[in-house]
Amino acid sequence: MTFHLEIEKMYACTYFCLGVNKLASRKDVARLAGVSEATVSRVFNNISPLREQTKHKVLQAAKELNYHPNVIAQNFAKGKSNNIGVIVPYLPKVNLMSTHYFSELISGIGASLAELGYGLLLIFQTPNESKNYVQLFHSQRVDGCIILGASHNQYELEALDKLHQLQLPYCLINQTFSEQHFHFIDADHVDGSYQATMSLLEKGFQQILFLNGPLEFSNSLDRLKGYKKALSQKGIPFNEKLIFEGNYSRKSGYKAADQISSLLAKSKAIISANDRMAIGLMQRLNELGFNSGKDYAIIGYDNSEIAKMTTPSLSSVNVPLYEMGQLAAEKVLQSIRHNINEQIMIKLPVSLIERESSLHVH
Amino acid sequence: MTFHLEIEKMYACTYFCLGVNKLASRKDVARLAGVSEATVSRVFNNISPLREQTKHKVLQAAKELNYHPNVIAQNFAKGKSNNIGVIVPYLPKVNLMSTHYFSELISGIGASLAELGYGLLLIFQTPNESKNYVQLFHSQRVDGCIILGASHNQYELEALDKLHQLQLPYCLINQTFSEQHFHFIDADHVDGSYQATMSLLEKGFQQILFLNGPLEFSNSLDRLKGYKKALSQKGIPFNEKLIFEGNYSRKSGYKAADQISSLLAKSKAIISANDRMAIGLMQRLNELGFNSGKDYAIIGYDNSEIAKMTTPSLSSVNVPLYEMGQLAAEKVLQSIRHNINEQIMIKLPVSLIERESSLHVH
DNA sequence: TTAATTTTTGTAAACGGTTACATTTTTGAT
DNA sequence: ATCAAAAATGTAACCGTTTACAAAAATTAA
Repeated sequence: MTFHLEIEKMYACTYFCLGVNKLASRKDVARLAGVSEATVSRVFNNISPLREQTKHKVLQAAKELNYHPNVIAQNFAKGKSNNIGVIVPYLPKVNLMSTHYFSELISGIGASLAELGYGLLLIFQTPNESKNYVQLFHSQRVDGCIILGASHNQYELEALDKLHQLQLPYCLINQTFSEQHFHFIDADHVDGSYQATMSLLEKGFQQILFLNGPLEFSNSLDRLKGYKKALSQKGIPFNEKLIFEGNYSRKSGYKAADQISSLLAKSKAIISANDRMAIGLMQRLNELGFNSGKDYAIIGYDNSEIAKMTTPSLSSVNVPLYEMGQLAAEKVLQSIRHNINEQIMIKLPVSLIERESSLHVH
Repeated sequence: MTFHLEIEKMYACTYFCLGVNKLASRKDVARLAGVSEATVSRVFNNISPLREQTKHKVLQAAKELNYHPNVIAQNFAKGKSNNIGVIVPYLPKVNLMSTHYFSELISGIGASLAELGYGLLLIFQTPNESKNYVQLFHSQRVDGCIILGASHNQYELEALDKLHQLQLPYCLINQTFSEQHFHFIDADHVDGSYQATMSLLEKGFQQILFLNGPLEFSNSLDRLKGYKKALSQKGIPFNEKLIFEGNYSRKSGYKAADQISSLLAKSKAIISANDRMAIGLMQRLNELGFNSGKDYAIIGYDNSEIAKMTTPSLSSVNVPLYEMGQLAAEKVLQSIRHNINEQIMIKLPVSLIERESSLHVH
């Protein structure tokens, strides 16, 4: 008994001394524990029939050798990478990623993945370049993927179409290709801008200026739809001249201000398709002598951190980005684990958060 | 010849028809191309001596079978995961550090990794929990790692120490453990707050209020050091009573305002250890009747996006986060690829960006 | 005690590449 | 034409798991 223990220790020591750079493998554990390699495997995978004694022996040996199963080998044997790819658009030095938007989404995705032991492989993709999502799967780099910030162009469409044809587990976030049938999680942006518009209309504003984003994003189209819906519901005719387009950057809002300011005499309410443009707009309007929350009402979109930080604070439409990320991950994992392929097509509700910028005007 | 081609096509077709779910392996390509498996490997790895003709045959076959090397198998054979782990602190629903901060760093890291074909595995870590970075390596999940937002506690120290002892390739960003010798990339925060303080002193302000972050972050200590350095250089005695502490959140800045406002009669200049606290502070002070950029000067830190978005715009110390991320990744990859282990210990320069909040006061 | 079960453990074949070494083919010099 | 050297290709061991199947051990029932 004592002797046996001594041998074990000697073995462990020898091993440690000789193989400084080499990690202990399952084989070593098996030898030290005096069982077969399969048994070690069983212990670590908790596969049913196992004598308590054997289990203990193995775990003891594993501990002594500081053994950790080699994840690569495991994945290889199982033919799964155990990773989910998250594709984010990337342009060097232009920070698409830096918005509130991506951080929230990725946190949500990360939370769901971690729960089920999946890794999150962050993949930066240069926009407007030929894409090949399928290859990610073929090379088994990922078992599924989540695509953020897809835009509506030919390359994207083709790449997505292949992905879909082959029934690979994927999900888009925040981009709907209306004519297609891709899997997506989105927020109800029609309703978001409907709520914003309605809230202003009900405060008595008759003409509402709308600074939208580029129409290549389905989001922008949705927001326009909501805006129109509210108008028509109140019996107010749609006026093309009240619509402006930026590119979701602060600067584009700043630039739009000059045009917009000339209409502020008549229209004292503005909706912006995101917070950053709203802020640029407010800054320039301020320079031109118009004070938000006083001379005009304004509502942003996204409810990003900055909305609370402006003076006056900015009313905004809250989008449940974190939850969208979570949900996307859950859905993708579901279709991987249960090997099903049902259509993912979800729109989460949004809500208007009113702050000073739209509350006390007139 | 023609016959041979036909057979190839039949084979490809048969393969395709029978093995819908099965991907082509190297073996299949070898068979179709009529060469050995090793040769296929050579073609794909571009290993030197190869007849052009053979190469072509193989590539042709690969194309026909839509073959892509299995990355997991490759990694397994090489004993490398080909991934770098990026560890970010994570608390559900609480945004620990500004998103700006992480996005910039991660973009920088991603750019460097992508260049050398490494994957970025994003790993969320609950703070104040026992950590085991070494296991990431033992299980071969990553070949190296970069740790963001480490804090100065027992668990962290122990985990980092093991990592360092075993000479595993890692790098900390933005946290220096002065008494240790860990690998790190940081920005020169002593100089950053020195610059900020100096700029205010030279404008004639005598008493400068300082809203710092928690001292468990080396950053905060550094900033205090820079502040003191500037004072002593100007022969002004350090006054404990001018120092306040927040936790880097907007709210903590907001809260600090009440205390700070009572000193604003005498001291008309404030330095905040980050932009968010500066903004909270400005908001509350504004409510109390003090206007930044007019009644008092204020300088933030980080030069985040928001600094440009406030009114008046916020002076701030710019930190080259993107470059820090890039550099950290480069250094870690270097030590992996060349199997060296030299000390990483770099501080990048920062610079004060002056805006309205500190320019035209008195 | 023995046979039939059931439980536990061992054996060995995949998984899809890499790579050292052996072998064959080509090339060039004589 | 012959042979040596160089270039191209083939052979087979190995990486560390999983897992179907076989075998052994323990348990139960007769």
